[in-house]
Amino acid sequence: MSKIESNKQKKRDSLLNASFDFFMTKGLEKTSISDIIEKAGVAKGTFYLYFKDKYDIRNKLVIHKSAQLFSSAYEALQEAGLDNIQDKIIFVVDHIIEELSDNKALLTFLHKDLTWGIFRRVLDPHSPFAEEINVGGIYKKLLEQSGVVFVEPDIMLFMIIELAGATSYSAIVDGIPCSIEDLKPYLYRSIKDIINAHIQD
Amino acid sequence: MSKIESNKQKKRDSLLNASFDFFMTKGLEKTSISDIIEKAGVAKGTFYLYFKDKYDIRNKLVIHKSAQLFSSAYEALQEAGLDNIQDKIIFVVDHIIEELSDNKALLTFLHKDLTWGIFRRVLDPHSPFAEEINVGGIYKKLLEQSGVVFVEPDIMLFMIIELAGATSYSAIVDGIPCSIEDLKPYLYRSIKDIINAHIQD
Amino acid sequence: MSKIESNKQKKRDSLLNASFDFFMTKGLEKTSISDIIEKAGVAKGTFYLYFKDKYDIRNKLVIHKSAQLFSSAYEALQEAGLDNIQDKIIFVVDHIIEELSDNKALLTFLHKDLTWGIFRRVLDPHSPFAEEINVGGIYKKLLEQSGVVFVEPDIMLFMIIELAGATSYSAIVDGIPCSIEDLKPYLYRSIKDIINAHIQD
Amino acid sequence: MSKIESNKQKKRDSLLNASFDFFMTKGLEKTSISDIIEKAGVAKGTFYLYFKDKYDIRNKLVIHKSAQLFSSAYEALQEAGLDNIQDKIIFVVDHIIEELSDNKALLTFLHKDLTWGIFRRVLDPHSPFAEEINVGGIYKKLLEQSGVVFVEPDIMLFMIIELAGATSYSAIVDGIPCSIEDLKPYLYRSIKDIINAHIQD
DNA sequence: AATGAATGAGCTTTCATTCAT
DNA sequence: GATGAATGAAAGCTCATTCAT
Repeated sequence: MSKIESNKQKKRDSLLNASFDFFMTKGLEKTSISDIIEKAGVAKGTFYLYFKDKYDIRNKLVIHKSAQLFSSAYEALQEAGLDNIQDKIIFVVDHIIEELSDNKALLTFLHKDLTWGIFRRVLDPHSPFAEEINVGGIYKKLLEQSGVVFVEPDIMLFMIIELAGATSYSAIVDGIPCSIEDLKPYLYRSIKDIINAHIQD
Repeated sequence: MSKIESNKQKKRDSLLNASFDFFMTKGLEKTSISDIIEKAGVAKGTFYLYFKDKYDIRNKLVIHKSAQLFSSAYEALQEAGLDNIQDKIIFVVDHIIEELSDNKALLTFLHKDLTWGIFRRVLDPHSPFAEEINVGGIYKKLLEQSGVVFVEPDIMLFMIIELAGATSYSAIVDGIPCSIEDLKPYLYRSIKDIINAHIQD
Repeated sequence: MSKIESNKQKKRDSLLNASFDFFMTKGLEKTSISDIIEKAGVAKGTFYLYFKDKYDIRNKLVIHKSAQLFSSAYEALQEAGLDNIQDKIIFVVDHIIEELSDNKALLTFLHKDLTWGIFRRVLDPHSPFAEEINVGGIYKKLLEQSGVVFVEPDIMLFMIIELAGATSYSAIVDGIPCSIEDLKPYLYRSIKDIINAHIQD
Repeated sequence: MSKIESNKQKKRDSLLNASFDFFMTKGLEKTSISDIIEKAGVAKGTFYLYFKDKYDIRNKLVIHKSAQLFSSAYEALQEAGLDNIQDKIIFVVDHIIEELSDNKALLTFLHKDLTWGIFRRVLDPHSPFAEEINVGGIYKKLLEQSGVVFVEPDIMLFMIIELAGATSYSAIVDGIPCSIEDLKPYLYRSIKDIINAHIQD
């Protein structure tokens, strides 16, 4: 990579990191371009050289960060040596919940700004973001390897993500209705029920 | 109520209605005080006589609107003549989902702006908002009447609300992962499973 | 007029005068809102309380200033005691040229920014700007009083204004192709010819 | 011409053409250097290798385009076989008006940006732009060939150009005060009068 | 209690120009 | 000669909030 190219990458990363910090602490709407460029240490105009506006940078961040979470959970799964599909899925969910417990700001950011409209691109194997990690393909492979046939696997994944996402956010961030550790037995029990409800007889 | 008092109430309601319309269509951040007072037909300064800022008015709206939803669902439940607790809860959830399907703007508003921090006040029987409707008390009474003993009924309610809220929002507004009608069987099955998981043996 | 009303008028006039000074010296495009409000001694937001943008204030100025020029020329005409229509028209043209010779900045401003689209409103008796002075009505009355019948009086007025405007601008501002005094005999001769060409036999 | 030289010429022309397109459609002030270099397909810095700023490129365009218009009209005149000087001048004016009627954008561009300060260089036989076409020399020759002696021929040319320019712009672009076709009889009559007023007895 | 004129900080965005490569 | 990344001043405009009336 030439000096210019590496310098460009540095600037872009600088902007992404600065944006991320502010989105997590102040939220999207309360973060201004001025905040971002000041922290990133670049000029105003430079921002617009790399991103259309703050919604553009937000989308790119959401996709990148969520793909990263899955990626890390999947790597851990490989080494966990589980063979039951229910256990595998709960392992992945648990891994992500653990990471988010340690990073509440990231959790808040993703909870507010991760819409299905955007997340779909992470799941879509044909999306340009699939480079980072092919989440959709991995999920599909996981189900196939289980030897079990599933009814409506997309709805199943959707319900697990929504239930886990909504409840764990509230528990981790607000402690409502209880701590995440207290919630987990109930949550995982429900996830198991959801999986079982989608297994074809 | 004196003429002055009723005039004040009229102004207050005017501001609440105008805000609600804008919050639903433009969203909280994109709605300005000017938008609100213009539609409400009052002067700029008058806004600050009744509310601290737009976040104040937002909170009051969220509580009022969500209490209304439960109230309407509960009234219908009285006349439905159901005796099973599972059926009763699913009836209420279904009633609310139906109302929100017909009023997507309200759904969007509540989804974005209804936090547990605020909603807690609707459930709390000692909150000043309990005047409107004592949601927490009604839920408790419902469980008692069922003759069944529940483990952690608060967690149970929480999980039902979060699962139903998150999945139905996505299905109704974006049609993801499917229509709300297609989702219902899976959703209600999961709700039943959640309830059963909380029944004490 | 209440204190508030008179204060508003003062602010509005302040903005108009400041704009006018800048439009004349720097031109429309090179004048910024900041220039204007600074000279006017009001806050940024105040500008937008009175005008939509700088094009709005420009239009209002152009109309006002050109109506003023005609008004002043017409008053002088009343006292000149001329009876010939050719002499009357040339008197008005000459009066305006004299005023503009003494005020080159105004000439430049009107030359650049006085379009027929805008000026039409000064001529139109039904325009809201006709309050200031009914230029169109006066011109019509002048022709009627002359006892002469004119063919296409609108085209005649148009040609006189365009010829006088374009040539006198160049002569006064740039001295091209000669001084305004040297140009006058030729210009007025041509105006007379234009008038005569429009008299019905 | 060497390959390098022709490449340079290509870049220069590219910039001129791109500028012209934008000046005609968006106007000078609303056209940015970025617009120009993007359409021209060269780098930002390259612009400054060929032109000082956009006013520089504008001046060069105005001169080139107006010389072209005269050139084309003069060529047509050669083949028209007219012998009367009035007819010849009106032929040239008419030819230019016809071309501009078919190219309103060019008309707008020249009307706004063709100042006498710039145009003088087209007329001046000693100007470097006289290479393209010696408009001033041709006009002088035309008068000489007519056998008539003119008083102040420069003023005469000036008045014709200003009258024709100002009135035909308004008629063609805005249809004010009438269509260009309806205006022509009055305009050409006035031009004839102007010419006659400059013939020495 | 109600008004709405006034404020000015702060927003997003554009742009001519420079200069290291 | 040519490039285009980077700059940062400056543009137009919005807005929550204040306060004299």
